[in-house]
Amino acid sequence: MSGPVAARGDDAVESPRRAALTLDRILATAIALADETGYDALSMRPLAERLDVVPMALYKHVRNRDELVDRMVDAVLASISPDVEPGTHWKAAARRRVLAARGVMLRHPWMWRAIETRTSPSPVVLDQQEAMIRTLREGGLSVALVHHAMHALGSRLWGFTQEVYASAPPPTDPQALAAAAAMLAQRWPYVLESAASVMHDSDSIVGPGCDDETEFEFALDLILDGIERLHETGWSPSR
Amino acid sequence: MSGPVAARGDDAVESPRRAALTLDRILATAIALADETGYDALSMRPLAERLDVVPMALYKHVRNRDELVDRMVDAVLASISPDVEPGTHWKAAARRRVLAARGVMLRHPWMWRAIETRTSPSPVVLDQQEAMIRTLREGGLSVALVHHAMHALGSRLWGFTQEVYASAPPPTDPQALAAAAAMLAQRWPYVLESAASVMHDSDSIVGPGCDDETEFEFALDLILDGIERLHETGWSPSR
DNA sequence: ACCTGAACACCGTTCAAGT
DNA sequence: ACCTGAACACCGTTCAAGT
Repeated sequence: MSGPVAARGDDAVESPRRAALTLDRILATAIALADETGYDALSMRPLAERLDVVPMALYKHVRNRDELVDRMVDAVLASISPDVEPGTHWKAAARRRVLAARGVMLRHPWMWRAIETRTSPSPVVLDQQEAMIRTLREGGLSVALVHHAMHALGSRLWGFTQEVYASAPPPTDPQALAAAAAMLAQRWPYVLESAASVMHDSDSIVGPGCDDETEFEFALDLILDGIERLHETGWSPSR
Repeated sequence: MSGPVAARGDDAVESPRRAALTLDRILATAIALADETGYDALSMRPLAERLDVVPMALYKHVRNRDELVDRMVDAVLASISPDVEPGTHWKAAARRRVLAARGVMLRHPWMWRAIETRTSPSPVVLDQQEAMIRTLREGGLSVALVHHAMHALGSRLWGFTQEVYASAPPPTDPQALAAAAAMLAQRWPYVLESAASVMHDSDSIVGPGCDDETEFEFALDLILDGIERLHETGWSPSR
């Protein structure tokens, strides 16, 4: 599998023989590094150090940093594999697909930063799009409606959204919370009312700018229901 | 207004007296620089050079680069000012607000990159949120529904969305287009069908990862219509 | 022919030396 | 006291020197 000198010796405390540098190993290490230290901390030199190679060795396997990130994104996107039983209604199937993507994104919070810099669609991206479009088309939706639906889903297809609300969690200290509320009350009473109405548990937050599970599913269902409604009422493009 | 030595001399070919360095002048120049060269090219040294000052002079007015970007974002967001006549229906008013934001974003394509790194909500951000929440609340929507609506709108409140489709425009050369279509046809027939069904003019594109006017408004109306429907049918939180 | 260390052209930011 | 140039610790990437 790896190089000719690999053999065993995996459990040695300090093996003098390091595993052969492959693209797979680079990507796995880079993804782990990004998971641990965040997207901003991902750079060529620390990555090379963790792989126990000289930085330039990476350039044998990727052209540059952008390509590295693209391949990392592809590797993660490829791991999205919802099992949708044949015959499932298109709306349920679409929902399952999106929530499967979201599950993967929750494990890799840097993805929403990395995916946005992508320029052209890779085969992996096209595969995911193809699967969703086919789901909707085989559900009977028109070509035009499916096209709009894909745009309306936007990044939700990949399991994340960009948020309007600040990502900073509310202060846990009751006194600090009261002070913050008092400041809001003067100039932003409606924001305060809205913020106070719901106390989300912040466990399921993907990352800065991304929302929690309840809100994600609410918006997802809102879009899918809207598409279904247009489909059932025989919507067709106005132009 | 500016420094005590400003006076006239503005039309001199090379005035030895440069205008006083103020935060406003830094932000205006930084925004213009980002508009022209893109978000990635915005850095302290070129910005200082354009302002004809030494890089360190910037640090008298902003703590660091993050604060500079935050203030740039604030300056642009503050320029969003939809004129909504009193008595306008909440849905039309919300639509006007979002499309006003979008108009500003089209002039500053780097905004969607800059806004996402923001950590805590500034007064300007709170002002915009307050205005939208008030619009919806005064329209009669419940606190809980408004909260969900704000999350469902997500970054659309700021006039942009993240896209699923590749930003790369289709090849203009007919021969290259045919070749691309042939490649898609084999493995991604539904993607091809969907892509071929609509030929967007790419004039109104905000930036990589952002959609065009038609798709933006379709999704916006889908969300607003969905919210209206929930409101009219007396939706209330299930938990 | 292959690998790699030094070097290049950047970056944000610190800090001490200069006026 | 104020301003600023050099310097520090990075970054991605090039390239020539070494084996």
